[in-house]
Amino acid sequence: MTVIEYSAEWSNPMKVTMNDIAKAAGVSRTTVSRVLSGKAVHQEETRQRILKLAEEMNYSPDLLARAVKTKKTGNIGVIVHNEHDRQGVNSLHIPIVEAILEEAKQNNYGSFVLTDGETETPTARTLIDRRVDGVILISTVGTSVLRRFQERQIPVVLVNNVSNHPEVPYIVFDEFQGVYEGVKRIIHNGHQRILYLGGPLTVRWSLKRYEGYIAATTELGLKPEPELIQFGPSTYLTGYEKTKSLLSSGRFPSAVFAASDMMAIGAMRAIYETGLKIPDDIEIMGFDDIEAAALMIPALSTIYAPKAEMGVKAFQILNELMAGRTDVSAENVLPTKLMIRETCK
Amino acid sequence: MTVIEYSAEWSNPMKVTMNDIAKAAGVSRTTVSRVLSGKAVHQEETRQRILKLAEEMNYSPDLLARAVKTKKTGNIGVIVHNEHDRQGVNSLHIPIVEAILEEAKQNNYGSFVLTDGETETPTARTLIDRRVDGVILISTVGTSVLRRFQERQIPVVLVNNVSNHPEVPYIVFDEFQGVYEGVKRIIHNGHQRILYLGGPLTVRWSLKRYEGYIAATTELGLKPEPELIQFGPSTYLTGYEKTKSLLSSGRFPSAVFAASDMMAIGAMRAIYETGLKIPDDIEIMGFDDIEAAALMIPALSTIYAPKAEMGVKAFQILNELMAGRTDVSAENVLPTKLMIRETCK
DNA sequence: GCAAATAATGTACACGATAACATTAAAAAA
DNA sequence: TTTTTTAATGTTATCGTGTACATTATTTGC
Repeated sequence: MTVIEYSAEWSNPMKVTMNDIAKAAGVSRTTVSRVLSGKAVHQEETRQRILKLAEEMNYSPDLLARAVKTKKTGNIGVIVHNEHDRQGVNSLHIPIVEAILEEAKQNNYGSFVLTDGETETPTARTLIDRRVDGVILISTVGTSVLRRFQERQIPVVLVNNVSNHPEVPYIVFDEFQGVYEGVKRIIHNGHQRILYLGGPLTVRWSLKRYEGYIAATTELGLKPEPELIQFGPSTYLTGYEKTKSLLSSGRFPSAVFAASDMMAIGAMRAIYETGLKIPDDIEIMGFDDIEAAALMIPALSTIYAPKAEMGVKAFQILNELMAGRTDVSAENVLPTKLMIRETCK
Repeated sequence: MTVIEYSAEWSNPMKVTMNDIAKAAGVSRTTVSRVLSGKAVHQEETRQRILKLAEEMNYSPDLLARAVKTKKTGNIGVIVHNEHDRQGVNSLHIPIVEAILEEAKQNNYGSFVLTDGETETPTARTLIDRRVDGVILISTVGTSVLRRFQERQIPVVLVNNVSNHPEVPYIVFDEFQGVYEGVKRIIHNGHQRILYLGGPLTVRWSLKRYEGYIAATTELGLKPEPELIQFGPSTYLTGYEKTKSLLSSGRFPSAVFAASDMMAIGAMRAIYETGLKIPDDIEIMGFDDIEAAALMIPALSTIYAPKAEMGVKAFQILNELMAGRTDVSAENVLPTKLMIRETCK
């Protein structure tokens, strides 16, 4: 009985390559390559021997070397946009990114996650130099980054933003419908003076949500006074300050519709400080359903946005694009859902 | 004046390689390589010509091909542990990961982010096959994953967990001190019946926090009854249920110290439902200072844990390790800070 | 003005894989 | 049996880069 002694030479698993396996198995490296990748059928005996050796020698394929030849790295890039005035990633984006990471992992893709400032292109460079097979852009503004990938023919999927070109698919929430239903619900609850807190109209989702608000109020015959429509960065602070300022004027609204949960929570704080009760004195509704929404006391009613679903879909579409398919659905609008909790009935 | 016409041939920037630049510049590829990497001094004229061409031709270095040769990918792996019973990443981990990503980016490193289930080793394989230069393990349990990297001689830094071996550095919060101070503060506020909500003692941070609680109560001569010490998964639900059950027994505590903010928030909900007032009837303190803590109404007093700092430090130490240094600080304990907000005075 | 030293560039191989093509061995058809 | 087909494996070129070594051009020393 012969014991193959490889311990000495293969003590450092870092160095085990296909050549080592080939030598040990007494075949050519090509055979090893084919067996391991399953690209061709081989004699069962040879196959088993190679597989066993690869296992024993603790072989780890060098995905980089492979990528140099195949032009497929098995990696994607995820760029998530960050407002310059914020610290940390938007709460809305986190579940989206998580879902992308999970879905990518299931499909044996690695993911580079990057945050993007205002007008950074180095971000794109990083990914291009690393030869990602595809890219998901979350909430990015401007088209310069997008172009960088297009000229390199790297597939891109847009998340939470739209594109003009049908060759770059996008996924968005049904912002309009969500707000439309939410506001109608509030009006049906009997409210007339509804404070609307919106994000800057220069961003798409912000605009759409505002349009939903306009549609609902118009349809139900409401003519909101200007002081009841406030815009600002979609932050806690905006929600707090705008609400506080209205309340201190003494001209109370009976409800607040905030275009984002963070603004809604800011509003809750302002109302709390004024000594008014939620929902008895003022009802509140937000949008997004971020993690904190359900934790609030009283729990924040909001428009649920399917964030995980958005992430999953983003990867799936990107995956099809990377596989060379061109018949992907270019426009994807995910339905929202009214989540009535405690801040309104 | 001669206009070099390259548009036709170089129309596809995907294909521009060092060879193309060399040909266009009339030099050898080696020269291009040296100029671009700055590894050797060249004639200024040649240098400028090559640099200019690289720019014009929109050259992008193939980091993969380079890595095959140099054995350095410029990528790191981040594995963040996820409890099997949770959906989504722990709120505590998110700012840590963000900080790592940012710091890595500043140092021109790419980062693969992976979540890790209970006993998954495929996670390690993914990173090893991609030849990461180093790995950061966040809150991982067990040593099997760690060993995988060690036998490959890949530097590892542990976050929110300790190691036995001095060659693998770790970074943790000062759990003991944090709870110790927090609990003492509560006792000094005049409380005797303090409900302690702890995580499972099998995890290090959980144990240390519990020890801090024991130390504080013992020092101040408190002998807490068994019903006032409750353990369970560190979740909202645990906090809610344990508190609810104690409250419904009628034997109210006058304060709650939760070993995590999520449990604290669960407790807040239970107290709210019982109709008691925070902090008038019951004071509450949490630990971690997750994003939601400051958003709560009333705002949750808690022990602030320097999450961003932890992430930054983790990368910095890993970076030294990857640079071959061995004199890194192996044990890093970050100080916490008492954050008194509204749920206790 | 010539030898020696040095600066600038070129040549050839390696890294670890894949794949087109060539070859050998085994099975099927004649 | 001989020929043809097919299955199994080997040879060799290639991907885009880095680098040791060789070579040529330029400067310095005297």
